[in-house]
Amino acid sequence: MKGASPEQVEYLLKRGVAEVIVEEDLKDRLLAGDRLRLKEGFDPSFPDIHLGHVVGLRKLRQFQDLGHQVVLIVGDWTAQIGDPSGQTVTRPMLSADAVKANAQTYMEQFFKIVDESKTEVRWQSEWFAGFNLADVIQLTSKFTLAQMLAREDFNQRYQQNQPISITEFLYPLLQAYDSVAIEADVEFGGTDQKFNLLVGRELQQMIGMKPQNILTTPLLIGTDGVKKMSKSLGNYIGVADLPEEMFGKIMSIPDELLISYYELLTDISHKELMDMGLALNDENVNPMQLKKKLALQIVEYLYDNKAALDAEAHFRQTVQKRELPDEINEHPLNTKEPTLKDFIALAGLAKSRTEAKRLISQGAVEVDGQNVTDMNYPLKPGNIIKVGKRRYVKCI
RNA sequence: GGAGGAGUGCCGGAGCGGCCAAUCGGAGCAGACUGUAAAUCUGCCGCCUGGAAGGGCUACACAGGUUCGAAUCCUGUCUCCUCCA
Repeated sequence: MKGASPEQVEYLLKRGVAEVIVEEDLKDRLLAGDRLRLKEGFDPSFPDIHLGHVVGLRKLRQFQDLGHQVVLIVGDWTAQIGDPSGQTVTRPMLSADAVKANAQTYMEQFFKIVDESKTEVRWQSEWFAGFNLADVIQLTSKFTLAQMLAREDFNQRYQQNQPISITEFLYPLLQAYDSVAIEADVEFGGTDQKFNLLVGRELQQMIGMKPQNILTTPLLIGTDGVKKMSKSLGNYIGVADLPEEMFGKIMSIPDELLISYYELLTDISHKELMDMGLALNDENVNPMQLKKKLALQIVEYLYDNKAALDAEAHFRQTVQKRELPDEINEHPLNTKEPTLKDFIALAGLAKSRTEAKRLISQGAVEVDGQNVTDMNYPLKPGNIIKVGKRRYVKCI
């Protein structure tokens, strides 16, 4: 395999990368043209991919485009333990069928970004199903408590007298063993995975294998502008989100996030990034325009050009001009004296009638474009009800 | 095995016999503003009824009990945590 050019390597190891360990080694191998096995794992308890994951997956794809091989590991065993990164709550064990279904969902999204033809899919159960107690003891005996406590979140919890389950220590060990099993050359992950990735290196070394390099990618901040993007925090933009939805969510990110989103999720050049930074400080430039461009690029990347343009048009119409969307959900009127408050609750625009009444009294409800505060406003078929900024339902 | 502590609304966390559907913060929703950004201000934020005032119901781990009256006291159960071994 032909080696990569110094420029390519520079881009590969710098753009959208938090840290590379060991940088010199990986650089040399890329230049030399070694075909590398790139390890990426996922936990089938959480099958949905969001833009935060996309950062790393794009990096994988860049490596693939130079000829390297991705090995995707389905973490069907570690899923049962639960990654201790962050606050862990004991997770229910998934049935084999659920794991399979989740893996399927995950991969559909995964291959929107990663090249399937250069990907090998492996299941942890291939090597862990045959593990017995002796193997477990052997594996665990290689590590010490001190090593585990080197990890920041373990240490923190330990200091604060918070419980750490023994199985949580197993999580990084199993993940590390994966690296041994598939003979990984480079493992990818977010910066919060650093410890786990390093354990992989150590284990490989102990076993006499060349230790993998690791490449961590920065954590993308979610739509709230504060915390890392995550499904459980509800601040995520999903790869499987519909184009309009995706477009809208991207438009709602705080301006401060623009540059980092461009840097981590698009290929625009370093120079353009710098220019954009300047533009954002210019009074005459409306950041909304830059955000629209971003939304267009991302939707196009995950869908296609047409979907992106349609999503933008949809955004302009419903959000910016506050016009009616092309498609409005319909809900049948109740036969007997349908009143506004009942209908709103029944049509699912409010969780309960009490909430429906609250919304009406707060002036959040319009019928055919007219603000209505009468709870018992009589509805007729064809009326279009708007609740809040842009939730519509048509009576039929 | 022993000692002690804790379980409150979506989350955190007050309350510790009536004034408690429950202080406060966060999240969320709505309104104003606006670039569906951020920030800010205002209102709401268990369910049912009512235009509202009001009324009713269900709720403070679970099950009982004491009391005119319990999230608050007692008993039992479950769960979690800490310390000693």
